[in-house]
Order: sequence, then structure tokens, then C-alpha cells
Amino acid sequence: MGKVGMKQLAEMIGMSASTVSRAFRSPHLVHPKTRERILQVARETEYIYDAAAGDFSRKISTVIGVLVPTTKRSLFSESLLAIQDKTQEKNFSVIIGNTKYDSAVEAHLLKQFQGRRVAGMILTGFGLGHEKLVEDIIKSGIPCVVIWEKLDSDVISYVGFDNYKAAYSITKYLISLRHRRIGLIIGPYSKMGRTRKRLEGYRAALTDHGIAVDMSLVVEKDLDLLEGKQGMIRLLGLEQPPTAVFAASDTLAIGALAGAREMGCRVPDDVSLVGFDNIEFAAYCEPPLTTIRIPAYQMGQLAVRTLLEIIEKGTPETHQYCLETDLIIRDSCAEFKS
Amino acid sequence: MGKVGMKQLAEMIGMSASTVSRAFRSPHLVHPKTRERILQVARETEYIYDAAAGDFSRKISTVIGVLVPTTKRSLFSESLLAIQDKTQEKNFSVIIGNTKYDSAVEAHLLKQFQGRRVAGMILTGFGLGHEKLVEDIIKSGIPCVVIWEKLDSDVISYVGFDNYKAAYSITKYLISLRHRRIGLIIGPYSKMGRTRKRLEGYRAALTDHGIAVDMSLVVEKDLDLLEGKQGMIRLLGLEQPPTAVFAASDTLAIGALAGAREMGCRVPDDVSLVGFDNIEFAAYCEPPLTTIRIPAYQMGQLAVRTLLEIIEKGTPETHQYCLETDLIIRDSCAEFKS
DNA sequence: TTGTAGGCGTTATCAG
DNA sequence: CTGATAACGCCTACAA
Repeated sequence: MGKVGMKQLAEMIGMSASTVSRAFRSPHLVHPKTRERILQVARETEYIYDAAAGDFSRKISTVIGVLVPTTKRSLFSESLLAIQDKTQEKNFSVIIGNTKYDSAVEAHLLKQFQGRRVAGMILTGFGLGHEKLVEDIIKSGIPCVVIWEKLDSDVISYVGFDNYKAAYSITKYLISLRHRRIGLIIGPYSKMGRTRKRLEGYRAALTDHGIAVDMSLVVEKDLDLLEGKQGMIRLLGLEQPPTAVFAASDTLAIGALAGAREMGCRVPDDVSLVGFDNIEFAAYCEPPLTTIRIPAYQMGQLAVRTLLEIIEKGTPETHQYCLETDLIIRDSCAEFKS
Repeated sequence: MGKVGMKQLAEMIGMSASTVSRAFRSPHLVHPKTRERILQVARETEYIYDAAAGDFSRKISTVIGVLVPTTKRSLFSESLLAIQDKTQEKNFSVIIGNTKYDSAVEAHLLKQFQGRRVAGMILTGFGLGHEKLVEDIIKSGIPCVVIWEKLDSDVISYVGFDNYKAAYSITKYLISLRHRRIGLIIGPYSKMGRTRKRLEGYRAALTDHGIAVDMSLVVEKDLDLLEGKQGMIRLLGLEQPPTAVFAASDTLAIGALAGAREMGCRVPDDVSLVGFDNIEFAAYCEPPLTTIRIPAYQMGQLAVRTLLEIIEKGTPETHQYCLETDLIIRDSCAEFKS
């Protein structure tokens, strides 16, 4: 059974390849009867449309590239899922790359995507410091939309949220509970713009409420459970431990919870704790975690819509959406007394 | 700066396109000096190799398709991560699809991958009942390797583990702790082969130890936290509740933990609990969960290696690897007394 | 070691 | 509405 292509298909029916092609891509241009027959025979012969060749011929592909720091973070996966859902509807394919927060890998994958002539890209958490790189790609004719970060550039499209504001608000919540010594366990802000915004939000909330920022209460940790645990242990071991802790990701927070247990410290009785992200597990730990909800799915969805729009129009334009986050109050905080 | 292609590049240097092509793909066939110069100019002009065109021309692509039920399950992501790591080394791209356990979507994506002329596919948890589909694709000339399941077919390559055996062993562990009424909270085994194997392992362990299987202790639930919680509540509400529960995924188990708390039931004092998967959170819940470790990363890694090998050789061959799982004992089980 | 020519499967363009 | 033809960017014989 030698692979059938359009040509073979056309021959079988006694028709030109062009007509067959049209039957698939512009059905309205071909006589219903003819089309019917074509589709019919296509089914019988199990003809498979060669998308690669089509893309190549049309000089615009139906593949979009998605860059994610790591699919292991469940919220990124959530965005990714949304991207795929939307994308499948339109019969686009998604090629994916994990950067692992490493900018060399980032650069490599970007090149790879360009080489594949993707129709567009969605860049996750591609924040501050990389504007130039993204701008160049856009200039080269490949539309990009950045998600997970509100950017300062006015030429790059994004669908993000305000990390600064969100961190500010949850810190403020802790302050409203009368806490004054508030610890922070946070990802590597020195190398990640997005994370840095959270740090800034935390600091601003403190100073705005007349609390001096004490950097000995800030621990910079990699983003995983163990590090969260260690961070908490360190904070709790301080001469004057904090009465509340803001872990700048739920993963860190859940690790912190374990750390508190290990130190014989009850949450929220002895120390209050908040997270950030509202991953699913946050509601199921003990105690359920107060945190910030991030509209991950929504971001992915909107990003695809935006990207596809730009691709279709064919004109470079920029759209920017800053979505809202919510404070989700559960049971991991108590009012500070003394 | 009109895009430079190979032709332009060649012209600039006063050389034919073929030589340029060779400089990239078969460096040894071109004079070092010439190659040097080509690479040099390529860099200067920021030439980007058109992988899409190359693939098309060569009639075999450097893209592999990966199908996953959902990237949200962290262990699938782990395999996915491994796949990408390995794949990047070889300069292959990964196109991805989430099936959401839906076989219509599965079929659609499979077609999409075929249409893109992928060089090969890695199918995750594409178990029992779909052998025919996979075999057809292999016959059509696209190598496939299935991961996450040990298959019975001897023509399909896989890198999996034995769900039956793993479930058997953890059930047996519970039995060794003198439990006799052992509940099971499990995913939709009626539609998922992989899950069904776990059910069978559980049943076999029971009967092999002279315990009658009581289907009222088996609850079939979708795979998420809430369902796990509900499952536990239901089991604990029984006239004669189980003294131990096997949740056939850690997600379910963590939900179950919350369910137990809600019923005022302590783990492991009042009821023992085990999970399956050993996701990262398992070690950080309260109490830390006894579970089965799945070599997710390793599976992804080995799958790529296997796939690439088959692709390179160009001859259809089948490799099958069944990896080991481990029982990870933590603090969620106690011996049954009375 | 390098150049020439033809081809990969589809689509766009231009006639008919 | 349908057909013929060139073209997309690169690769692979084959020839030099």
C-alpha cells in the first residue's frame, strides 16, 4: 500500500491535485459533488494530509512554540494545558521547550523555534532582562506573547498579572492581622525578574505600613519543597523568629509547613503562613493554606487567542492584558497577640 | 535585511548551495577551510537554518510527537521533562498533545502527528485496548514507544513498569501489617487499562492471602484531590470501615488524608493509608505517605534513547523494558491491633 | 572536494 | 468551478 499523496488521490478520481487541495483547504471553491467524492476517496485510501509540506508551501506554519521554565510546576502545566486546548481547536500543533530557568537553554530553544519557522511563540515567565531578545524575534516577523509577567515594554504583548501587587496584598493581609515580624521565603530573585517583583511587593507593603525591612527575615531559596522546609527551619531558629511567614510559592509554603512541624511549631497558632499560586494541594494540606490565586489556565487561553489574532492579521501589533489575582483565605493564619 | 537562505549565503561566498548544505549536515565532506568560512559568514549574516524545509526535503523530520494524558499530573511532567532533556541534546523538537484520557482526542492527535510526519512518537499510558491503533502507526512507518505501561503485545516497544506487581506489593505490605479489611480508592479502571492492572494487583494480593475481595470497599473515583477525599469519607462512613486504605495514586491519597481528618480519623492510628506514585508532595504531607516510587524520569529518558535508536537504524524493531518500582515506607501506616 | 539538476507534497497564480 | 505550472528551501544522487 504505497502511501497516497494528493497527486495519487487526484489521479484516482481523474482530477487535478489543485482541486483536491482546494477540497481540503477552501471547500467552498469546489463543487459540492466533487468535494464529496474527494473526501470519500480520501477516507477510503486513508489519505493523510501532509501538514509539513503544506506549511512549507504556504510559507507559514501551523505550529506554535511554547517555552516554559519547567512543566513540573503544576501551574505552568495548567497554562500549557489551556494553550493546547485552544490550539487544538484551531488545528495548530504545539512544540514545547523546558528552559529550566537557564538562559542559555532559553536562547537555544528560541533559535530552534525560529529555525522551525513557527507561526508564533508563547513565552512563559520570560521576564525582565530579556526584553531585547524577545523584541528581536518579533522584529524578525514571529509574533510572541509573554505570559506570567506584566512587562514594562510597550512593544511586547503579554498576558500576565502583577506580581508586585499580589505580593503586596498578601503581605498587607498579614499586617492587618497585626503581624510585624514577617518572614519571607522566596525563590532566587537575584536571577529571576518575576520573583524580584514579589520581593519588592513585600518590601513596599512593609515600609508603607511603617515596618522596617529586616533582610535577615528574608531567605532566598530554590523553588522546591525541601528548600521551603529548610527556609522555615532557619527562620524559626532565629533569636527573634517571625510571627508570620510569606512563602512566595505554594511549593515553598508546603515545605515550610513541614519545617514548622519539625520545629514543633504549630500553624497558625505559633506562626502564620501564607503561600502564593494556589496550587491544588494548597487546599488539602494541614492546615489549608491561605494564598494568592493565579489565573493560570485563563492566561494560557487568552495568550493563544491573542497570538492567533496577531498571526491572522499578519500585522505586528501588541496587546497587553494584566489579569487579576485573588487572595484566598483559608486556615493558615491567625491574628498576632501579645 | 532580507532573510538570508542557503542560496544567498552561497552566493555571498561564491559557492554552491549544496556545499553550504553539506557544511552544516555533513561537515566532513567539505574542506575545513571552506567550512570555516561558511560557518563564519553564516554567523555574520545571522543565517538561520530552515529546519522545516530540511525535514521536508529529507522526508524525515526531526520532530517527535509526545502524547500525555495530562501535563498536570506531575509524574507525567517528569517523564516529559526527561524526554525533552534527551531530545534537545540531539536537536530534535518535541510536539506535544494532552489527551485528557479521552480516546477521541487521542485519535485526533495521533492523526495530527502522522500528518506532521513526525520521526517517531512516545505515547504515555496508552495502554491496553489501543494496541491495534499503535500497531497501525508502526506499520505505517512511524516508530512508537509506549511508556508507563508494560504491554502484552510483542510488536510494540515500551518502557514501563508493572502496575499489577506494584499494586500487589503494596497491598501485601498492608496485609503484612495484619490488616484484613483494606479499602481501595482508585481511578476510573473501567476505562483505563493501566488503572485496571492496579485493581487486579490489589485483588490478587488479597485472595492470595486468603482474604475475600469485598467490592464495597472499592471506590472508583476520578483522579483528583476532591475525589480522593470523598472516597475516604465514603469508606470511613461504612458500617464496617476498612482499617487500611490503598489509594491508587498519591493525589487520591492526599485527598484521602483530608477526608480522614474531616471524619476525625487519625492516620495512621485509626486508619492506615498508602498511595502510589511517590510524587514530591507525598513526603511532605502529614503524615508523610507510604507509597510506590515510579521511575518517571528514567522512563522518559530511556524512551527517547530507544526511540532514537530505532529511528536511526531505520529498521522496525521492538525493545521492551520493564523498570522496577520501590515501596517507599514512611509514616502513614500502622500495624492493625485487636 | 565541489557543482548541477531534480525532487520532496502542497499551494498560489493565472488561465480556461 | 477546474487545470497547468512554478515555487517554497533544502537534500541527494550523479557528474566533474
